[in-house]
Amino acid sequence: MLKIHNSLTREKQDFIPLIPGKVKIYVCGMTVYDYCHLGHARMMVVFDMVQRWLRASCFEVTYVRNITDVDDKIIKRALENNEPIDALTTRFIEAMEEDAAALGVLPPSSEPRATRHVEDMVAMIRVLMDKSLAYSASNGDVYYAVHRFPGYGKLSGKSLDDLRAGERVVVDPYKKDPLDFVLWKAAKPGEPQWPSPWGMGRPGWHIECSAMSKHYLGEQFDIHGGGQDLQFPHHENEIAQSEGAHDHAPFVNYWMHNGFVRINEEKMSKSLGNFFTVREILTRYQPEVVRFFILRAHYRSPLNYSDQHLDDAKRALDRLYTALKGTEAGETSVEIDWSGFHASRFRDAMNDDFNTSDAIAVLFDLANEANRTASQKDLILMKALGGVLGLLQQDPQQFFQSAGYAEYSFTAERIEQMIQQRLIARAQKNYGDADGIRNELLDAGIILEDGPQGTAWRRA
RNA sequence: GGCGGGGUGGCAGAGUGGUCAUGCAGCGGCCUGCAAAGCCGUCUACGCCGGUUCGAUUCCGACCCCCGCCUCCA
Repeated sequence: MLKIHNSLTREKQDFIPLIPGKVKIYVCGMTVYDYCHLGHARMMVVFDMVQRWLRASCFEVTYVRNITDVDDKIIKRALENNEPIDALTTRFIEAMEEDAAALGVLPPSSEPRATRHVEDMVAMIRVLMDKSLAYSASNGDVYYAVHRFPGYGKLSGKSLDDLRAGERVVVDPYKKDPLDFVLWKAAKPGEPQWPSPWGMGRPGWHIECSAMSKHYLGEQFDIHGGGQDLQFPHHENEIAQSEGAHDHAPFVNYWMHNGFVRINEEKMSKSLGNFFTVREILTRYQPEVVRFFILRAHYRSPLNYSDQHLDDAKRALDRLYTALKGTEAGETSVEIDWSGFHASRFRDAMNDDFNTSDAIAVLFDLANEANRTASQKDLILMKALGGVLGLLQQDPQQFFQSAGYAEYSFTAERIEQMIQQRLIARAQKNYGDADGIRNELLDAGIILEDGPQGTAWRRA
């Protein structure tokens, strides 16, 4: 039985889908005005792992991950770049798809863009107006009247009083209550705009997720995910919008929030400027190393980034691929027998709120056992279980001989030549020359391994 | 200030009321021309102080420290 830590109740709960055998998930994706950083990568990899595990558990999954392609920062960036908004967002959507694919993130069932669903948003705002949960101000903006929605704050554990006490922002004079948030912004010259009953304008940020989740998943669905920083106010506001507008509640049964990536004990974020983009990291590390690094920690824990930690992840992953080397596990894909010792441990770990850390430990146990007993069965299982996490699917040789997108100091051809030279030296028991070649390659980060089938090489 | 999450061995990172996490690194051995990989063995733990208990890193309380949210942010 799958258990999920629900941010709403702050406890692990048995997962019971609304419709037996089916799961509907909505995850807040990216605002596309810049490249993905490692924090976005974590969100994408974590929820990819979630959808993969649900599929492996025989659920029929509908997974929606939205794209925010209209927002203040996009408009600002387009202006700075002197670039049409559409060109900017298209460019970064393409970049995101590339990064996601590199990291082994499977495409969601749908990836709706906010700009394609403005009508849905307008319709929902209209319902909120009809129910007196929203009001239009004299400046043409439409706001959500937070105090009209009972239970506002239930997701983030805040009360309206607490929030008012902690105010530290300049209050928008058009709001009736400082905590009210904008549903619709009146058009400003030169900005993207759509028609609405309140005049030309564009949607506020929060309404897109309420409107699109309804469009694709209905008024109620199973899991809603996103980064921890979205819990408040974004997800809180989504609840207010959706449950306010809908005839049914709750809007979402299980809320999942992934932890942050940190640098030097500090949150990695665009506003702090301390972020690493995925593509930057991929020039130095293989994408699978990054994916492994992310999945090695539990999704709710903070994940501290440093090159040292990625090096560590690389060496750990080396161990698994080393076990896989020279076996036929590479070509086989099999049905997993979940009743076995290792497979059931793996399954229990994953069912315990997606404990990938524990699940990965099972892979290492399998590697150890296979190394000891030369058991092909263990390796086939290890690879199959790895596949459930989107890991270990490369050919081992390819894994060992590629090194991210970095420039190679030696080409594969050159390395093979040097290995041949060294073989000749060794055959003549000229170990001085042989070791010279080994060391020359070692300085370039290339490790030679003499085995019964000859000499293999890999990049460190 | 309010709310929330943490402090585990050299590093990373799970977990548990009383035998093992796991990985990397270290040390000793086997193997190897030498290495690498692998195998075997091995050393470093559960922030601090009390309490409950036959027994607590794990439960309870106080304290110290860190982080996040309360403003755009995955």
